[in-house]
Amino acid sequence: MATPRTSTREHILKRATMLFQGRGYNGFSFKDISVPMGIKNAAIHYHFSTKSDLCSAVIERYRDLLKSETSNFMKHGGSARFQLEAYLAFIRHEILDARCMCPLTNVAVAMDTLPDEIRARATTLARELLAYLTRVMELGREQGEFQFNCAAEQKALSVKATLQGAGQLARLMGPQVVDQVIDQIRCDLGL
Amino acid sequence: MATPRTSTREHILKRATMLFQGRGYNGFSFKDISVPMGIKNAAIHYHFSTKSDLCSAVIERYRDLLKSETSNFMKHGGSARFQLEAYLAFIRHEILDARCMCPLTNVAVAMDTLPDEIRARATTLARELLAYLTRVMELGREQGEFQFNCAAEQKALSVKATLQGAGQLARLMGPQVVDQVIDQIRCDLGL
DNA sequence: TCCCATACTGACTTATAAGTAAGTAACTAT
DNA sequence: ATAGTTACTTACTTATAAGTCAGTATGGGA
Repeated sequence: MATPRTSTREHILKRATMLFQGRGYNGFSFKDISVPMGIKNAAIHYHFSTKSDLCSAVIERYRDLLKSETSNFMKHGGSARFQLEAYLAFIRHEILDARCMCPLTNVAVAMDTLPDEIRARATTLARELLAYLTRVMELGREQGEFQFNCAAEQKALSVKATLQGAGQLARLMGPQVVDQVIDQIRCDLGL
Repeated sequence: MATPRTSTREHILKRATMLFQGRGYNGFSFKDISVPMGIKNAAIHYHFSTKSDLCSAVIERYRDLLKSETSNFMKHGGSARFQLEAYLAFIRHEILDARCMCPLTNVAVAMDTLPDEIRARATTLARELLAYLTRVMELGREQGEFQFNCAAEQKALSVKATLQGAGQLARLMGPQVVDQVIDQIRCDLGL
């Protein structure tokens, strides 16, 4: 054994991501990671000292992913419409292909049962994500692409809330819900 | 002991409702009900044979509550606007005062870890709730109160999704989110 | 007054959870 | 060659979960 694979840590993170975003913090155990990987629970503890640490890493990863993608879009001068569509496509893929929810959803529903660190990291992610979407909304309105007559922050909040709800309703009522709701978001922006 | 109180069952259901809607199926245990009530876990099992039964009862109650309220509104000939406001007020109260989510949210996030019965009951609730909101949207458009140019079903889906997301974002970003999002829903209906 | 159903308690079982500590195989640098 | 670091395994502990079952106190009806 111990053919030292630097990828074990990455594999653990990948599985933890699927489980955390797919079932929530209280909906999976270390076994759900270790058994399919053919390793022992203690191996997970070697890489991540606690479950809180592991899930914090999952949230940080999601944050990094979004950060790099969104800064890419902004650097390359994507229009607001383009940036919105990129985010919508990302969420659509998460829901339909990965069968995952945004970590914010899973943190929010189990809020009162979670370690402080997780709550703190999720709050940071929420602020950043909303700040980004707010900028996209502002930009879109300035450019004359989007139409809405309230604060950009409020519109961003509403879009984000709608997408989170879409993931949940899709699980109960079928995948077609996602495209219907996304279409409605466009529609409500005058697209 | 055994001062036979027919209300024990109701007390259990009330606490289970708070816990299930507040933390999700995997976020509470029988202890969270029995200890504050000063009873034993076995007392819960006397009234509800399994956790699945207990949570099914919680969902059924929620369904009954909505059913009676909505049929009241329709009987008393409430306008679509009035019916929408009643539902918005109900959700607002659940989020801000009871700190609860719609059962659909909690079922959806933990979907893969739940007993079939719970999933089935939640699916039924989802269909009924969406059917009701769809009728309200249709009525509102016919009466000239609401403005939107897509299928009423799609609009209802979008409203419901948005409200579910609002409850989650409120936990992460503060209670003011709820009124902002609700306001945006009105706005997107031309109100 | 005895009986029986109701509404529990007490004591238990079985399963599973997160986490820990000591030991070990393999690679790495000296 | 060997000492140290990395990446684990084995075996364990402690806590908590849902669920079971035999027993018991209480009140109502024949």
